[in-house]
Amino acid sequence: MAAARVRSGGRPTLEEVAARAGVGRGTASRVINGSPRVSAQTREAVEAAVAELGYVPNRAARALAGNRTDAIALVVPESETRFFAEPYFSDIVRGVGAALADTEMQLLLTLAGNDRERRRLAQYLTAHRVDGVLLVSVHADDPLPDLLEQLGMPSVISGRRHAAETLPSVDSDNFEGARAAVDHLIARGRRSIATITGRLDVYGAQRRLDGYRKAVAAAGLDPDERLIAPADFSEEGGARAMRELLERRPDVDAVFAASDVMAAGARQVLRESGRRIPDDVALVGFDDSAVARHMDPPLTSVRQPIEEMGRTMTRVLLQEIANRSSGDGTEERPRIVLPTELVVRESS
Amino acid sequence: MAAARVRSGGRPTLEEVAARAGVGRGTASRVINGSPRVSAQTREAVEAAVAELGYVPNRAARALAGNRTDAIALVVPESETRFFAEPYFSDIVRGVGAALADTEMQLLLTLAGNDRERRRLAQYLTAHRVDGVLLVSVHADDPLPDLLEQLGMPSVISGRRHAAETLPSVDSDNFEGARAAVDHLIARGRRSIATITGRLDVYGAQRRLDGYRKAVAAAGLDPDERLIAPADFSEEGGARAMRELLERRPDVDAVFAASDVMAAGARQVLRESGRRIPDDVALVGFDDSAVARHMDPPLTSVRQPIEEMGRTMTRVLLQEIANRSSGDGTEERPRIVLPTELVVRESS
DNA sequence: ACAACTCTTGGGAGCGCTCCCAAGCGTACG
DNA sequence: CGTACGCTTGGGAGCGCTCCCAAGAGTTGT
Repeated sequence: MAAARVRSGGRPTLEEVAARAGVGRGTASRVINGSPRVSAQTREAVEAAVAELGYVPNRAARALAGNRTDAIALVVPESETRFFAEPYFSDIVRGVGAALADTEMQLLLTLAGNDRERRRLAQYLTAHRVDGVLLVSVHADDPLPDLLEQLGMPSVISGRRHAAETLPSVDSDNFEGARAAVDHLIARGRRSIATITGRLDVYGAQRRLDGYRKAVAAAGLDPDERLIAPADFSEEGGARAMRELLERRPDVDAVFAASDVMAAGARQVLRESGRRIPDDVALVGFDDSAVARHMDPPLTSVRQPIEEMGRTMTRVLLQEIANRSSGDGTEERPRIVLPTELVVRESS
Repeated sequence: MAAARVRSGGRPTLEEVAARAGVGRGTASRVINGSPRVSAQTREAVEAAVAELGYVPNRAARALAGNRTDAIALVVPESETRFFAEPYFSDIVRGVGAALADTEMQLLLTLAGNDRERRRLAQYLTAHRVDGVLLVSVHADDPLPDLLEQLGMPSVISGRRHAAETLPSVDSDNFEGARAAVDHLIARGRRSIATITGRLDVYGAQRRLDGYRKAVAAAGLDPDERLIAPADFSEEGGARAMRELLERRPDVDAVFAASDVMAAGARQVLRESGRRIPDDVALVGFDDSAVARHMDPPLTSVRQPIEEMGRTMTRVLLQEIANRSSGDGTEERPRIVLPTELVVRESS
């Protein structure tokens, strides 16, 4: 009746490890979870048993009993095809992966493009199927961040939605990056410096424009609004903006595009207008993507530390999760800004 | 004593749904899992309760009780930086995401670069923390696929390790793609057509070379081995190979590079040697990446249906998982080959 | 009218783990 | 020498769900 249940196949359980080590289940659990309240001798015995049996804890059981999942989600707005075109995504993932490498945390990838997927996502979160969320490339009007905040779900956002971002955030220094780019053009002797902006409802795009303005003003150049052409981060948008600029100010001698892709569009138009780069018009982009390296001429661009951002976001998130569970009420929301770097190539 | 336990906060459980619907836990479970053995009336009642309570099943509990995880892993060899540089990864992910959209399956992203991570990975699998695995960009000598096969873990591999791939696989038609590229060069009147290959221990690279050879032979051209330069998929390797080619056969009038990145390296060398593209030497790449579109001149390239591959891999995997659990012993290993497409631009 | 079936249904028995309480032991202190 | 505490330890009580068995209700056939 009370015969020991002998499990022949299958994965070993905590119970079996405990039996093998000659201790109780609770003690084995303590060792495996690194509790200090275990004698050295017992610890060794359990560790030996774990090694011999090749024990690996059952995640589902852990999650169920411990009311946590040991998993975080990376939420990617799939609709952002632009976003995907860059190595951005890969770099972020690499950074996240690196930061997670020493952890037991799993990385869940969630594409939230259409409404259908967003609904699923909301359910994930509602059901607490992850311990935290990394939000990447979120637009200002996205309801998700607020939803997460309401739910009290630890989250970190890449970039910001606006100046008063309430979520913990990790951003690159768009302002300084843009300023450095324009300063560089000024140092090269350019005087009529135009800019092609991204969608200005994206905070980063706004900041790049601010940086441009600041640099222009600081140099005492003419802050002609006709030198500012709004676009949408697309190649076609960049081309269109460049055409407008040439029409309004044919004397333009430098262009700072708020993305490499837009710069590529601008380059095309400049070429067609018979202008040489950089001889007639210097061109600088933003992102330092593959497009920049392979452009002809190679494009000077502002590099963002994407992988570093991924790593930092993850670290911040893990910290948030730890705070949350330890009931640490310190309500400081980290807002980290990472420096950018100007990579000078032949286009300027 | 037997007072109903009233749970005020927290997420609703199956038990609560059942109570609300006035049925038993088992019945509620049946409805939620779509069992047909429930009366229409009961089903409605339960569904109403689910809606009212906003019930979402607890994944961990499900996994624990059902001995499955409803999650699949996408295993990416992080060391493949080349791989990451392309939009390849993004496209695969998008395809996988699309195929998973109608499913309850979660996508786990696993970077398996160094040994440390591979060990973790082996543990994941050992502990059956996923229902299936998608392997992407695997080298011939990677031990992982065999390990998975031994463990009986449903898996699908992108590409193949060799001609006798044993795992279910989804590949693009490298052979036909290469042949089409070379045929196109021949149709353009080129006679001395060289090729720059990828690492030939990668099956796909070998197949592209085969396709090249086939096309050259079919056209009755001189199959001079000196027109074949091995490289390693890198830009620098492409440049080196191009130098060799020019040295051995200065009369070369076309080059088929087995990747866009290598083509970029070749282009550089061709330019430096004073040759014009395509006037003196036509150039064709493979992958149809961003590099191809932004090269000067824009590069003719062979497009692989990457997103489609991701979608197909996922479908195949889901099927494998279903077969496995239904005990369906049909041991046919799907091997799918998707067609490529030649995108003609100005370089040829 | 009764036996034999079929269709539904309820709920017990776990899944493997964490949490936590109480018990066992050893030691320091009055 | 007795009592109080601190450190370890064992194991019960769930976590929420699926599986499955047995019971109840309704049908059909003879």
